[in-house]
Amino acid sequence: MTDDHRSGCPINLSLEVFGDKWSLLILRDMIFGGKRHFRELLRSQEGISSNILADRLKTLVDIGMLTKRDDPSHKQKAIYSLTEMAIALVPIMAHLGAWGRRHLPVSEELSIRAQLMEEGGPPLWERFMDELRTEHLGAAPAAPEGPSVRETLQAAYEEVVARKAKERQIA
Amino acid sequence: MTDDHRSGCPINLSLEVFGDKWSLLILRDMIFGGKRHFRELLRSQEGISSNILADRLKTLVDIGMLTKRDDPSHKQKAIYSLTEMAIALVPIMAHLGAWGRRHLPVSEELSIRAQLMEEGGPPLWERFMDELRTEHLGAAPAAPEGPSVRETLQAAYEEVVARKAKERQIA
DNA sequence: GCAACTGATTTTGAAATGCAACCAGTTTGG
DNA sequence: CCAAACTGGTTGCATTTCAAAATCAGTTGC
Repeated sequence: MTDDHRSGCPINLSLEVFGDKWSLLILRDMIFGGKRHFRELLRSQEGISSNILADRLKTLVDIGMLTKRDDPSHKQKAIYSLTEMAIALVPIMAHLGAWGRRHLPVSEELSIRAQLMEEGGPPLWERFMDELRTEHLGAAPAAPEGPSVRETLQAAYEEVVARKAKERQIA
Repeated sequence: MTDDHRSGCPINLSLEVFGDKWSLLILRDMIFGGKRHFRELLRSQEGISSNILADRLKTLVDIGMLTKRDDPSHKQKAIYSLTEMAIALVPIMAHLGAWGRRHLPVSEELSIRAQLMEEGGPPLWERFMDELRTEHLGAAPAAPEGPSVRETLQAAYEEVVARKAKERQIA
């Protein structure tokens, strides 16, 4: 059932995993947004509906991209964690962001993260992946030099939002 | 109509372009298979059907990933060409292939290309992209040093196929 | 004990997909 | 010169998948 694939081509198999309009966005929100709970993920920019989210989360867990465990603080709350397989998507996300930023009508505030990821290049991606391993896999934290990559990206995002709000005020 | 997007996030916009199970496979066959005609693309590993292919080709042309022109040698033949936007996907293809090869049940013969792309790294990708620009955009050919990247990948693929055939014969 | 919150499921309709047959013009082989 | 094969598709229809809204039952805080 699960191994009923159209072909053994790596690109095809990758598409069978996230060749839809939502799976990668969920992973994006977990990676860049630090979201871990159903309700957090439900508040995506793009407005995913709850049935789709539930379905995709289940599929991603089945595939091995995510793990799910109970939140000790709430008997009905689940915490989703990235697996190494999902963390390994960071370079792909970075390239996708760079490509989209160059060729598609992106908005400034939502593409500042992509810009910083592009400028940071593989070294930044590696640092980010290490942080995600610490956060999601319980790996030993590397030497914490300054703010985390996610914090840096988030701060840049908020700065753009603030600047654009001020510009609107003046105009 | 065309600019009715869910959000201005570069990753989301990228998914709106090829967040389906076929678009990227068509581009894969054009990039790595050198396919330029409808009937060639119809013979994909995964068995795309003609209506889907026609629809995706039209969409990809509309988006600006492909251009279409008449084949002078045959009045009913159309030639599809990659645009720079599509050629710029080569690094993403390489990463996708590398990721799939590491985390999914790929077949050996269909992943040898991905392996070579991974080993070659960005320098090989750049050479490949230059070759594609020459082939599809009419760019001036760079100094042709030895066989093209696509030929090299194709030869490696055929070698694996031949080896596996021999192994089956012995076994 | 009640409102708000949890991760879903159900229902219903729309859209995408898959399959096979078909088409009209074009080229090719004998 | 004619039939067969080839060209890029189109059409109709059944099936599958996707998506939005409403709903749900258990949990928690107050």
